[in-house]
Amino acid sequence: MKHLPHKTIERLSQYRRALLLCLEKGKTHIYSHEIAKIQHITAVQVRRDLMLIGYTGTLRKGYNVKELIDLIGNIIDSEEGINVTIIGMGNLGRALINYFAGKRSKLRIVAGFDTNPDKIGNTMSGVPCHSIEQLKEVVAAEDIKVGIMTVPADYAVDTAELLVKAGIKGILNYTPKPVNVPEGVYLEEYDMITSLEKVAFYVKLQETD
Amino acid sequence: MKHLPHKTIERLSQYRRALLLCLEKGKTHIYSHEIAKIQHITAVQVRRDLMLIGYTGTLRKGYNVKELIDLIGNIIDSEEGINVTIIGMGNLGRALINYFAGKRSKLRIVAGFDTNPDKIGNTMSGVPCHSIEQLKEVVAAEDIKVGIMTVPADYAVDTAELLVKAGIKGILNYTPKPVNVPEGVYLEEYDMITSLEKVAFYVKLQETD
DNA sequence: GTAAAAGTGTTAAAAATTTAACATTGTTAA
DNA sequence: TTAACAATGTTAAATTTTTAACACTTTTAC
Repeated sequence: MKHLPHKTIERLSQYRRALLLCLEKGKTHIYSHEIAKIQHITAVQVRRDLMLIGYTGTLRKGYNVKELIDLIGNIIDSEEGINVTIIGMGNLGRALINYFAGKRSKLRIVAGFDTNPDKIGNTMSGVPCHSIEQLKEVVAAEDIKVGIMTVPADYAVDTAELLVKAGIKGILNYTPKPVNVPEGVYLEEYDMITSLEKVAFYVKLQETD
Repeated sequence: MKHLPHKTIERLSQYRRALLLCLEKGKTHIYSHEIAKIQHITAVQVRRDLMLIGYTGTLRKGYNVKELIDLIGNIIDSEEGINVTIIGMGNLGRALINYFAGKRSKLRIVAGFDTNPDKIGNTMSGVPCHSIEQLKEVVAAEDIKVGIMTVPADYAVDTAELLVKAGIKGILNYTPKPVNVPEGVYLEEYDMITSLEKVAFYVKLQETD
């Protein structure tokens, strides 16, 4: 398979999540327009994405939920799984851990880090909290590839640097401060304020129409 | 001004955040390539966005930080400001409140809601926590326009419905479960699992190159 | 048993977004 | 004072992403 569009990757992850819920409900097949409705997109787009990954459904029956879940897994998961760490065990860090607990077998949050001595040494929802001093050792020992940053904004830049030095290959930055990473490290940034401002903007726009 | 591209709106919010930091540092002017570097985009894109909002910098001097901040504010903020509520005062809800505290004068988190009796009646970082039963009354009384959903996934659909019935005009859904809203309500959904899966995917991809 | 309906899969067109190209103009330096 | 430089502003091209169009096939209804 050639490379999939950026947006398709995101949607595949979302399709899988929707499919897992369907599976729980005992649904064995699903139509493109059903997936589309859940995700607020069009059925064409769903079919096109599935075409891109080479999955073919059954005419008039739709797609086999289980098969499709497995196929998406083959594409986006890595076979051995990936170990993840959370830097910053504040509210957001803990929210992520709870959110995640046992959700994806191929993505394991295996360690957390903080600077607060009261937290260090404890375990939160099954995730041990280490001192940030230990970052490099733990990352190496646990073969951690991805780091999620949930530290206060003022520590963002330094934390990113530490992560890179520790050998992390991907960073998900939830602080409101953009950071820089060298070539070879994948960086994804998300800022909650921007999302909220966007919602507020479109609400305002709707009112003034 | 005609309508701005979706993506430009997002970037304007981000530019402003970067500019506010520059202002704090005492910087009065900034070049397009400096903004670009911070946001990991190209200078052309910055200039193009600013062109779209009709801002014109000084040749060889760059853009006036303060002016630009104000102009972006005129565009994305609403004059009177918008009141916001958070539904679900768990870790994520509290993280957002702290994150936000006093950051944007035009976006005010004026109320939180929960079902847990231990939380109801308390104030967290200056935000009072009400019972979800009171949603409609409080939304009306406080003129709340936007709701942020940080409830457990199982309550997502019901919560969205409550918000819509209460007269909310925009929803930011942080639960992993997509919800539906009627015409006239702006919906933005963000799923942290998808972001993490995306990072993991590109890390895997880089390794197998 | 045949026509209509309801799906899928795919190619082509359209729309949105990003990037390139370049004209323009203050500023600096010889 | 004039040439080189370094920035902006804008039009045009390229790329990415979405949507439309439609051929095809199984099922359903009569």
